[in-house]
Amino acid sequence: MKSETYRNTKQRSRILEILCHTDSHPTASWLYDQMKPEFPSLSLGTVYRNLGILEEQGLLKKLRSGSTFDRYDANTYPHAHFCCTECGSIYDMRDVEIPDMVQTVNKQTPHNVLEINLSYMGICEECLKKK
Amino acid sequence: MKSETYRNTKQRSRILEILCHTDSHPTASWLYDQMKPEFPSLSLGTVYRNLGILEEQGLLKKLRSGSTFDRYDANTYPHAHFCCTECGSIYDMRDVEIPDMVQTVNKQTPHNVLEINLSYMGICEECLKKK
DNA sequence: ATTAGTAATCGGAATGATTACGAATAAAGG
DNA sequence: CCTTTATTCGTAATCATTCCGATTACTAAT
Repeated sequence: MKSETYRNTKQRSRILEILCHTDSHPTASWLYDQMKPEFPSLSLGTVYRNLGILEEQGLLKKLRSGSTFDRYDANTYPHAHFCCTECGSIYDMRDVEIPDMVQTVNKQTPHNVLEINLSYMGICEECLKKK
Repeated sequence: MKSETYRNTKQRSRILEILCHTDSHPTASWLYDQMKPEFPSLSLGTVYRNLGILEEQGLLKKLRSGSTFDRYDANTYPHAHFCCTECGSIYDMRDVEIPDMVQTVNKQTPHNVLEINLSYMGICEECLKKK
């Protein structure tokens, strides 16, 4: 059902560019707001569709843990996240080697583990300061 | 804003009872369907509200990784999950000690890690058989 | 047991994120 | 420059979840 050939559009490449230059794991509507000045006729649906296509192409990952809305991460190397339950911000973490975990876990289950979602939930440094 | 005193209602205690007697991590609407015969006037909003109250009371956990809808788990001991990307089923895993991880990670970050969400994504044993 | 106070219920309407639609547009190859 | 069709835009639809107001039913105090 998915098409075989992708075309390069200004909108899609800008979405990826923005995602590659931030570590804040944006939402679709944040991306929409960022791009609206440059693309006055931009549609929110376009942002969502392109995020889906970029995920199909393996250029980004969709993050759904934490909030009621999705966030997107162009850092596709498997890594853990810290999600602040106060302010909703997400930080990258690099202290655990996910690929090693996948191997280890696969030896222990009858299922086929392909990837691991690991998020630390808690209160971030900034929110701790405010208390 | 949340009330201090909770009352015992048939609906709420049955929700918890069902959750305690299954390991399938049900959704709100599955619980609704299960209970509808016994409570013909049951409202879906009642299920959602009670799931929220039970979570407030620490009697269950909301699982949001994996699907676009929430699932609920009355096993409140920290444990990992396996989420099948084919059929959507969720299995409990016990091979990693989450509490130990929380301690370890807290020494490595300036944030305050309170809990860990760990899910293995992949294809479950049943779906593997069908291929 | 009765009553008063107020959580909790039900039903339906509202919300918010995401997806689907159809007509118009614009990449990309010939 | 044409043709093809993936992509866009705008809007409507979808889906899970939350909110609302009127009614019901726990619970503690009388």
